[in-house]
Amino acid sequence: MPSGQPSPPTTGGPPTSATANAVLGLLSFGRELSGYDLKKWADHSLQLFFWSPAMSQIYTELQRLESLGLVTSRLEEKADARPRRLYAITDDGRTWLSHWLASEPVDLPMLKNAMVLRVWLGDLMDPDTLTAMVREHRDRLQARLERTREDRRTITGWASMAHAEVVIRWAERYYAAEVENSDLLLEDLAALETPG
Amino acid sequence: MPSGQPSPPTTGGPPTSATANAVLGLLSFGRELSGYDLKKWADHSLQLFFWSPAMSQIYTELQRLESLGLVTSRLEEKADARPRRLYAITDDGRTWLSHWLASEPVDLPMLKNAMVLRVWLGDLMDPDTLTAMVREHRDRLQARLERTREDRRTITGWASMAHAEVVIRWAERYYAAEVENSDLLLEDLAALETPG
DNA sequence: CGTTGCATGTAAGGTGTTACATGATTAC
DNA sequence: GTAATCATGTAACACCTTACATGCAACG
Repeated sequence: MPSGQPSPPTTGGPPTSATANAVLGLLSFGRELSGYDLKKWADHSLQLFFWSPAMSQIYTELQRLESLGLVTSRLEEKADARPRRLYAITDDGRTWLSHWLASEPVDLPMLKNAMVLRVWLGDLMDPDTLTAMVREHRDRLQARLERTREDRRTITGWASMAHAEVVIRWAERYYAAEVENSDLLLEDLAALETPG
Repeated sequence: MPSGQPSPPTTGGPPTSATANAVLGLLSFGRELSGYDLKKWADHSLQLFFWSPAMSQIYTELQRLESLGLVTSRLEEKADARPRRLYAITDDGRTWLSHWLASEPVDLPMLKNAMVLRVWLGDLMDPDTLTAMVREHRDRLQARLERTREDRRTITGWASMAHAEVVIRWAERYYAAEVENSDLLLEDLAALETPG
């Protein structure tokens, strides 16, 4: 069989990766942002349901997106501040993103939970150490839940943030469920210790 | 300042990566398994809370683990069947894994949810397309929940699977919560459409 | 003046995927 | 017989992180 299309060529064509589209998505809300801004934003929004790319990757991604014409950049001109490079989405970028969102099949969520991995291998661990780890984990989830609630308060009612608000409500429920599930996990672990 | 330790050297030392330890963990239940077996197993256990590595990575990982002495392999000798290479964990492997589990800090769970990403960028999408995607996603979560329930029935009561059972119970609650959360997400999306 | 935060990048290397190559066995 | 599944691996490449390099601005 002749080779035909070497499948989505990736190189050359617009970005395949969800990360590139996530960065483009951050810019799609319409504001001009620096790489640094983008990272902070990502930590408070994307992080909740995706993950937050490293600074260096954001810069790399931005350069790639610019070379494809999906974003543009300019140097901010302010006399008293040091220069920053600000990025904005282009019409092409918006069109591309819109198309990608509707056409690309939605992957099942990918979850990498190192805590549950430990429980799964619990036979190899000291029960008290394991329990202490799960408790700490639970508390960190709780902290994240509270931070998410605060974030919601800050964005509630913002114009053109309707979908973002729906997502943050989703995230609140998600993390609340995680905390509850951790509590039940702790109960199950305790039950393992007390035979009968 | 002199460089000092170049931080965890990674190269040379035993595996840092959670993946290597997950594969080692699959073998820690004590059975001899082929790369192929491992993949199937991973799809029904690890997949629930971690993710399932590609076949090729499993083979690569096994070779690496063997070169470190954490697993051993032998060719299965059966006259009527084609040969398979079977892997087993070594005492060193068990010791290493045990140590890693207790000493390594537990990362926060990493979640990459392409569906929620789409909702987040919902302003760029046609509402009906978005809703249809969320519904399909919900149904796939439901299907996974049901498969998880079946898997639980098959392992319930198995010897030396106590922790695995705790984890599968966790996974059932997790996916049930995900389905419920998707339903609420659909309601929120519907509310966006009907102003007032 | 020293530390912290802002700000932008490069280099090297590990992690993980897809595509390719190959072939035996089993079920229809 | 032919399609699906079992079975093992290599090669190329995309993806992403860490470490490094650099320097300004603001605060105490």
